Amino acid sequence: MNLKQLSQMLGLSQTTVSRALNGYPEVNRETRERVLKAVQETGYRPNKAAQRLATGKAGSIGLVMPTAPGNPTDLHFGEFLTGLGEEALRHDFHFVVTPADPNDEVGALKRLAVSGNVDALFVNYMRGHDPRLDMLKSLSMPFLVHGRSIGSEPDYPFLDIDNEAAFYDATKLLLQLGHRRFALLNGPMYLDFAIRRKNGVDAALAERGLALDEACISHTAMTDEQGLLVMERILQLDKRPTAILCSSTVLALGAVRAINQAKLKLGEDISLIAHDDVLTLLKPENFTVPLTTTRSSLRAAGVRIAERLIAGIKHTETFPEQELWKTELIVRASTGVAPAE
Amino acid sequence: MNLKQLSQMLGLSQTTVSRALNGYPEVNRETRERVLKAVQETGYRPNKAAQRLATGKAGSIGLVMPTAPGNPTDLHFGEFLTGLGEEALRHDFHFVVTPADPNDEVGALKRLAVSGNVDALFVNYMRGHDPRLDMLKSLSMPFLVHGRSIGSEPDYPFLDIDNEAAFYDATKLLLQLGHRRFALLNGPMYLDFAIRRKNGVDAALAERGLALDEACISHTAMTDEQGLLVMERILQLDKRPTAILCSSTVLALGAVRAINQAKLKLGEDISLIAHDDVLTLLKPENFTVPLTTTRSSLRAAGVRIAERLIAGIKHTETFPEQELWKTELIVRASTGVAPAE
DNA sequence: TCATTTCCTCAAAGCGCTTTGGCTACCCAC
DNA sequence: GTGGGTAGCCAAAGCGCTTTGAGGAAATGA
Repeated sequence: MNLKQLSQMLGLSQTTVSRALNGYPEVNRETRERVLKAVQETGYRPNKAAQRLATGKAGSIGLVMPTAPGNPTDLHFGEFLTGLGEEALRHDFHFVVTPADPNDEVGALKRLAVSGNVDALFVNYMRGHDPRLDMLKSLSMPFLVHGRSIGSEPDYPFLDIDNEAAFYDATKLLLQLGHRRFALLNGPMYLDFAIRRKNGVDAALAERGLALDEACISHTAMTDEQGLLVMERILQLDKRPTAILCSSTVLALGAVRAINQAKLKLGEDISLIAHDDVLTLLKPENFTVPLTTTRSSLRAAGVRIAERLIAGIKHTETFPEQELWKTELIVRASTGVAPAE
Repeated sequence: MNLKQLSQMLGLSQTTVSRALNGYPEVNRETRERVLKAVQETGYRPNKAAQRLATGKAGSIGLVMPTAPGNPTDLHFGEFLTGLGEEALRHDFHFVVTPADPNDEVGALKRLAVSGNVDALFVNYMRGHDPRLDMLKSLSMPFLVHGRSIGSEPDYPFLDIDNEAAFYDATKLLLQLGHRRFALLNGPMYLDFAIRRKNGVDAALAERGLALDEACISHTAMTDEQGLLVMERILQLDKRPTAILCSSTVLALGAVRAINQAKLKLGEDISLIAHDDVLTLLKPENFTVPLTTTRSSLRAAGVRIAERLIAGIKHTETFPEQELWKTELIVRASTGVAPAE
């Protein structure tokens, strides 16, 4: 069933039917109702591809899903997607998800953009000096960045959390508790958030004339395996750190396991603060020793980003171009006074 | 840059350029190379919507993502999507993801199907007597079901794991270890896999003249919170069970926490077997007491499903229509001989 | 030399929709 | 009674691609 058939059935022109459907004013109330009724009965749905071709609008948001055989599934991605979906549902939008090799993000994004399949683009997993930014800016298609790209002019629309402040504050707290030897279990070094978090730690330590020992910094994938491995290594150091900062509760999961296995008491022998993306599965309060965290909901970010992107497509944008969300510092039992030497 | 412009640039007709691009034989080698070179230089990409309209093919797989505000993110969904993506990448396919209220899965699926945006459909979270099946069959579009629908004629293409056998075997093992009182932490009652798993348990118990106590069966969302809650309740029963079956390692995560809090020893006071979807985050071997599991990789299922769907679209299908994967029963430390009364 | 085949190319139709630019009644005011 | 407005409808163009049906040129055969 297509427009032509429907309009013939009704004895109307395609124009009128189309207008009736799309809420244009110049169609008689009676006629409109007749059309709507026929749509109900026949189950007619406009062909999206044709609509897209005619209007240039597709009602869809494009995003790239990094994936490669063997790569671990990223819990954070799913959580974010849930938020995105929640908002998209309200506006009858959908996503076009292009899987891409992590080494070909630029290419995948470009393909998506010129495919004519999407109205707006969304990018995340931002890197320092991210090459995708230039491409996006040249594209004349709304886009939104989750995160930022250190080293690039911040002249693009983004939503980010204040990673630097989060980790600055967390470090500060630990310093006040008397800790002097720190370790940082961070995400991959090339990612923007990892860089900023490290900067935050460095800044707080520098104020006290301290610095992170190279052996106490790790940049790994955000999996609990890596957390375990790194933590095991760190615990064997001569002067082992008493304060641990983790870029994710997922990393913390492994780190805590290592700490338990070493028969150390979390919050007493060793303190730990993790960043909490409010993952459904992994609540810091559910750890055996509840975790002190810096918190910002990834899912809420997804909702907000969908909201802004859709507004951008519909040209009803009234949102600020750039948002920097503060994180909350939530103190639980995993942080305590530094043990006596 | 579109076909028209490109062909004008080259002094060729649109037809010839189109044919050159799509590998038709009736175009001169030289001409083809000239076209390809121009494409390289100009960065021309065919408009997908137009292509879709003209050919009826979109190079995309449609799927519905259940989502509602407040609903927990489903870890299993992300893991599966990773597998799907991994395979789709190899064939230059993408997904169209429609978020949908869990109560409107039929409607969402229908919208997706008639939208003209997708070439094939995929459905999961199958229910008993699933209403989507009739719709799919009437659609003349390739589709594939992950799971099955008990109560419906099994005359549709599916990929499922043998849930009944998995839980039958697991129960059997526990029986052999001397356990007589069982509990089952299951997924939502209306879902097919949950029904079958319960059937498996029932069957094995029935062979020994045993049955599940109503108080020892739970049907909940597959979150660790629910696992904790249910397990806490079960542990307070008068004659508490000594053998626990869990429909997911996510549920097990909570259940184990409850067991620990009750100061019971897993594998001694109480035995537990969980189904392991091979979630990246949650490895049964990483539990403090490694978990005995029935195992089947959700991600592998994703890969396989993408493979079959894409073959279906390209009409190169040589795969069986219906696949039932056996699960592995992997014995670790969470199962032990039943404690003496 | 002319007819036939082969190779390459083209013009135009069509996919299903939106939108532009009329066109026809009909009503109102002067 | 005539001119201008407006409400309601329509025909046709166009979005960018693929594909059908033809046709011209070169090569082959009789």
